[in-house]
Amino acid sequence: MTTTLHTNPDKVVDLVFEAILKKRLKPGVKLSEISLQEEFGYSRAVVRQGFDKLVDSGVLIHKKNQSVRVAYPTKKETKQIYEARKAIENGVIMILVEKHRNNELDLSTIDSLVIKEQHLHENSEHAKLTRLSCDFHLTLAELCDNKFLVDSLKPLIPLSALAASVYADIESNFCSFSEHYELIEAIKSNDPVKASKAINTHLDRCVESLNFNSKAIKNHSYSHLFN
Amino acid sequence: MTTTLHTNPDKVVDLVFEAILKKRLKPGVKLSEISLQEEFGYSRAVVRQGFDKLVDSGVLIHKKNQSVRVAYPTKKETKQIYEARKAIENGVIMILVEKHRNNELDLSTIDSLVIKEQHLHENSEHAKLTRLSCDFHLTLAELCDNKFLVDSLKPLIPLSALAASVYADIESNFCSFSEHYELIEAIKSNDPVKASKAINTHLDRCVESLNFNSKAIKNHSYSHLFN
DNA sequence: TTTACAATAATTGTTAACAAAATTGACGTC
DNA sequence: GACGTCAATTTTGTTAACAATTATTGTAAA
Repeated sequence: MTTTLHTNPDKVVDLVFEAILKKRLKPGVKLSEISLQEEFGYSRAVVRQGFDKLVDSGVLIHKKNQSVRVAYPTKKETKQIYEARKAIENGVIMILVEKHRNNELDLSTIDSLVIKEQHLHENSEHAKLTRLSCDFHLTLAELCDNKFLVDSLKPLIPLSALAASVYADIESNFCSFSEHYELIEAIKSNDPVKASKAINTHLDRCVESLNFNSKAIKNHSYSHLFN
Repeated sequence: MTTTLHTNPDKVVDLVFEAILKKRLKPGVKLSEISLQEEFGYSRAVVRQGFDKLVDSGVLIHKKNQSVRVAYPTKKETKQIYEARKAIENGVIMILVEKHRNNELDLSTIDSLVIKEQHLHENSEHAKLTRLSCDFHLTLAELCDNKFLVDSLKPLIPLSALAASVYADIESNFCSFSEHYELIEAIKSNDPVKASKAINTHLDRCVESLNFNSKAIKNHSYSHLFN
């Protein structure tokens, strides 16, 4: 294997996204440019570019002359995040129902994804389950074949995960797989009203399951947090 | 007035956005880092950061080792842009109806905006009208008090303007002010179904008014295009 | 006149160095 | 022992220089 130099800021973005979804990066944690430079092959400029993108999407917070920090969503922001998700994902579901009605939709990938979720649920592998449920929502958006919609939703997923890190008491059935199943069934029934209700109640329940009497988060180190 | 140094990449973003909305920057036009550096007080690094953001949002296109270009939306992309807008703006309208029903919504700014549109329409000042109609849609989003929704919609507005530059035969009533008026009335009637239909038909008509038997765009110079 | 190729110029990509600010830790005082 | 001050260190902000690539211009041959 060649020692490929990393020159793509998007790789930094993906790395941070993945670390957040896997709960290795917690809200409030500091990330210095140099640390990523040293741990991986990235130059400082590339790390900066990646951080800039993450700051733009709200996943990282940047105050002048200070290290960036992983966002720590407030109660208000958490509700805004899910409000925005409801708007976007409602649109996603409407498009998918329309596509399914016209026989233009291949649901095989999402079907197998839900089956995987069920397996993880039965074996109570909660960590992997939360990771996969994020994929579920993003995969639905990708099925629309609309990069603008996907780009709109993308940053909201890690933000949701961060909100869960702060406010979820228990990781289990925070984002219920059975509701995912019902959502797919609604799409298959070609019923836009039913499908719209399914996504709305699902996202509402995600917020309702949160406990906003927050607790502090302690872990502020970040070596070996990735990968 | 002090000769303030410009160190904020967001100013570059705003500058390009504004130039596109005012139709001074046309699709396909090249933008070199040095030109903006020299015409304004920006350092090259700051220009680069601004360009990176614009590339992320799809407003600029960047091929390696080449100058960035203003996006030239294809027919497919144009439809995607409006599809995404329908999703997001439907959410916006639903939130506003709910807010209005609870007497939590101040529509005075948007009311006066529509009145301004009517004046420009009567005086047939088409250029200023298209500029203002963009503000209309963004202002609605801002009334939701949800930065994530606003950030999702923001890049889609200049992209819509670029699509209009490419495919609109006549600038006039491309984004009809009377439909804006009807939309506000729908919100005031506290009727979500009516409001949803209003925004959907409005955005659908924007696309329908376009002519996808495209023509070439010639102007590729950009001195004095801004401001 | 047109085409192909070579030389030049202009622009972007990348790295490094320095300046400015914030964080950390030690020291002394209360 | 707790608190605050000051110096040392670390980290970020900014600029500049160089390398690599592309675009342009000019020349010559078909």
